[in-house]
Amino acid sequence: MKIASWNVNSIKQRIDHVLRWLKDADPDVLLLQELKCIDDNFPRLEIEDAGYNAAVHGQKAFNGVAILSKHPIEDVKRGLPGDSKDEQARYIEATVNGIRVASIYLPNGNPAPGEKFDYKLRWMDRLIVHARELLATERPFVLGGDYNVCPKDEDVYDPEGWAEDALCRPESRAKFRALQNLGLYDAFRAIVPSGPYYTYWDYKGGAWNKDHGLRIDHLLLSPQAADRLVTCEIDKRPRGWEKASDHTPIWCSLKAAD
DNA sequence: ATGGTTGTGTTACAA
Repeated sequence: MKIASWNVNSIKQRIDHVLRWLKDADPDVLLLQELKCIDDNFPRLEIEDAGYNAAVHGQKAFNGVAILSKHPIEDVKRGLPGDSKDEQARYIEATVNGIRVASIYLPNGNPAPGEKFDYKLRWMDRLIVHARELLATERPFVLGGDYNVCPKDEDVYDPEGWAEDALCRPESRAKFRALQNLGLYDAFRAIVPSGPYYTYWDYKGGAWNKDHGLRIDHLLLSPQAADRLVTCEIDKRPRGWEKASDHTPIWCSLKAAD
């Protein structure tokens, strides 16, 4: 079971890349972020023609998340619990093949400090509460997406330059650790324990060509999912394609349950 | 080069 995540920065602009990558990488599940469209404008037919079902939680112009799956998508929940007034489309969760999966677009939080940073930290608190509830089920699950958190200095090309940014600030890293400390496993670091590996390169300043990147897209696994982890990779190729998203896909594979 | 890019949806804001 291959589960992937990709912030596509507008599904309308990136549909050809998504179809190309689905064909090439053949994941069972692809978690998408930053659709930047309402549900009605999601390119459902193209996705279905490629052999995937889709559960979408869209929003006009910004945010938007989706779960694509070759297998049936069951028990879909849209929105992160914990704040009925939060209308930003940043979370969708469903069951696929007996595994609970979530597509997460965590708030960027810049400029920090400020209102947006406060929203990010509150959103992370809600995610921690919800992850605790999911862990209590003792079932396999994968929380994948653009966390907008760079966990350690080794995950950013210029730690000093980024120290004050919302993606790298100690408050963001502390919340991310608190999430992991509940007992979640960073699939990538379970396979590749250290070293600089990135999932995002800014459009500005030729960051891609200079390899000025950050590791901010993550697949966090419950213990029951981690038991089944076989491998995890960042596929850098799509970042080099013409008219690329600023993020590239990350994927893991889980073996069948014992 | 006192900046840089991309996207949405109007010409400002988010990332």
